[in-house]
Parts: sequence; C-alpha cells; structure tokens
Amino acid sequence: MFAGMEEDKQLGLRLKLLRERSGLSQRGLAKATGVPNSTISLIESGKMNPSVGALRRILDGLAISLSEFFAFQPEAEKDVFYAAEDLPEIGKGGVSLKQVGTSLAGRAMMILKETYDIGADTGRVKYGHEAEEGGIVIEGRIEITVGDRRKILGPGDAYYFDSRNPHRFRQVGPRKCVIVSACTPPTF
Amino acid sequence: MFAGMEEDKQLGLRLKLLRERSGLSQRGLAKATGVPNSTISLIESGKMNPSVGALRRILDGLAISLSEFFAFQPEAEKDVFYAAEDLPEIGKGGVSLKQVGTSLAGRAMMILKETYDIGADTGRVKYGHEAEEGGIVIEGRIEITVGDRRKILGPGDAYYFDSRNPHRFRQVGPRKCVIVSACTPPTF
DNA sequence: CAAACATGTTTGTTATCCTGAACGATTTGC
DNA sequence: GCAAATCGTTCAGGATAACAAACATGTTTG
Repeated sequence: MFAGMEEDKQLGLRLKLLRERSGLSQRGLAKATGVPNSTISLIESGKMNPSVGALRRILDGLAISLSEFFAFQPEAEKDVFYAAEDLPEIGKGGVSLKQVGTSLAGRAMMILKETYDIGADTGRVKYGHEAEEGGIVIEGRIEITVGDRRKILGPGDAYYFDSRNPHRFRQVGPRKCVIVSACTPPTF
Repeated sequence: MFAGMEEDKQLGLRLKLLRERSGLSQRGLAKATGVPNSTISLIESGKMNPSVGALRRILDGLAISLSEFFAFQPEAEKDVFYAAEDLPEIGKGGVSLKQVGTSLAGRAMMILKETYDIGADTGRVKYGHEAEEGGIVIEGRIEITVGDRRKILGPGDAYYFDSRNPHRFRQVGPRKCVIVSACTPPTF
C-alpha cells in the first residue's frame, strides 16, 4: 500500500467524470489513446497512482490538457466576496502573501496583497514563474529588479512585466512595504 | 527508452525552475518532502516520468498545486516600471482610474488603482465580452453589487467575479475609497 | 593544503506501474 | 434462447518508478 490513496481516489473520480462527460467508455478511450482499458479502470477506481506520462496520454484522448485537468473542480463554488481575515495567506521569510480566491483553479488571474517586512527580500530569482505580473505600491518602498533593469518604487508607483524574466523584490527604507499585485496563468 | 522523453524533459525543467525560485536545493526539497533527492534529480534531468503522487509530494514542499504547476510555462521578454505621476488617468464622475500600462495591447490583464470620491457611483455596468475582474480594498468603504449579490467591503476585503455579470460600485461612508483591481482584457 | 560540507549525479534494489489476457455481468441481435 | 457485443474488473508478467546508498565535483573552513 502507499500513502496517497485518498488523492488517487479523487483523481480517478475526476477522470471518470470527464470521460463520461465526453460520452466515451473505458474501452473507447483506451482505443483512442493506446492505453489499455485496464489501466484506465485501475486509475478511475483509485487503485493506481498513474505516472504523469500515462495520464497525459489518456487526457490527450479527451482533448484535455494536464493544466485543465488539475484545474477542473466538479463542484467549484466561485465566491464573489472575501473578508480580509478569510484571505488565504502564504508567508515565507518576511514576505506575506494574501491571495484573493482559494486557488488559481478556474481563474484567469490571481490577485495578491503582498506585505514585505523590513529587510525582506525574495532573493535573486534566476527564472520567472507565471506569465505576466503587475502591481501597484500602496505604502513603503521596494526595489524591484527585472532582468537587468532595477528601480525603487514608492507609493503609487507601478510595474508590469513578463514574469518569466528573472526578478527580485527587496524591501528598502524605514517601513514595511505593501503591494497589490496580479499575475496570470497562461492558457495552455 | 520510452516515448514521452521530450515531455519529461520539459516537466523536469519546469520543476527545476520552480525549485530554484524558492531557493531550495534538491536535498533541501528532499528533506522537506520525504522524497529522496535522487528522485528529484532524475525528474529534473528528464530521466524519469514521475507518478502524479510523487510529483504532488514534491510540489507540496514548494507550496505549489498540480494545477499551478502545469499552468506554469517558462520563457521571457518585456517589462516596465511606471512612476505614480506617469500612470494614465481616466476620470469620470467622482471615479478616478489610474491604469498600469499605457495600452492593453499584448497584455494579459489590466491593473487599475481606482479612487472613488464621496458618493461616487458607477451605476450598473455590464461587459459584453468574457472577462474576469477582482480587487482588494485599500482604504475607505464601498458597496459592490454583482448580479443579485451585494456587500459592503472595507480595507483588506476583496472581490472576484465574472464581469459579464452586471455589477455596480458605490462609495459609502465618510471617506473616499481606494481599490486596486485587475481585470482581463477582451480576447481579440 | 586538507577536512568538512554542500551541491547534483549515478548505481543497485525494491516496490509498483503498466500491460495483455482472462473474467463475470449486462445489453443487443437474430 | 443463445450467441455476440459491450461494459467494467481482476490477474500474472515484464517494465520502470521510487528508494537508499555511494559517487563525483565544487565550495567553504580551519
């Protein structure tokens, strides 16, 4: 036995739902993808933890990308309003990120309220992450480095860049820095 | 050898970038997740096609969901800083919109700093195109109506909705309201 | 310089994914 | 009514992912 049995069950149910939605049987999907029906059965019943490659081949037959598959939420209730204290918070090393929405799943973008403590520094980030990213400084000052460009921004100043560029955020000055930013996942 | 070698290379590269972004070594991530460093090495170098479960355990250590991971795409180019006074401003009836970026062209989203004077009201707005819109209240209070839902938000509170729904923003309380928001542009 | 540490890589061994084939249970056709 | 077809499931096997330990190469430290 292995650890992630519960997660495998969920993954299987998700696949089953998507397969049935497209009107295919396990064998039909097997034929379309070259993956044996037994594999599909085991995955759907949560008895197997598939490899990414196998899952990809199966999803190809459903014309679904891995990104879409994992973003898919059968019963996703999309909230509209979020109280300040309910925003999920991600903290690491003097940087606090408050995230609008519980997850990127099904969202065109993620909005963050970022708080940088005195001296906080994201470190030199060799490579970027999401697709595009921008924001406005609310209070305090921050030094932002994007590629070979560097600038110190204060309240009201803004930035917008392709976040696949290497970038670094470093708080400067006597008070903490607050930024509201947004970043987008690529459609892929 | 197996078929999806190229895909595994990309997957590995992606993981490597994300790991390095968070400043962890292979061994550091291994320790944080319980997954051996050798496994991480093999995955990153594209020599292995990991199971979903293993990948999930690894990504847990990076605080990244599978959904976010597969939505991630490396590449690069384009960046800009904007001084507060250079932000293009659109004003109409007590509402001031400061727009990050001079043009929407080629941008995945538009970021706005919205200032609502006392009593300002957008009236009912409905976008024809498919778009999403969200934001965080910085100061003051505002009543937001989306479809049949209505709520008054204060500093730190947030919202996110499909902007095809009719929506309305109305300042309330004794002081002007400032919001930083983001919305997706029309898909041309 | 040498010892100690850190990094990513490679090597066996074990666990398990993946497969083709066989199995019961329904449904369809004549 | 009895094949024939279709459905999802289960079962041994070869293939390979996952693991622990050793390896190679810097980098830091005394």
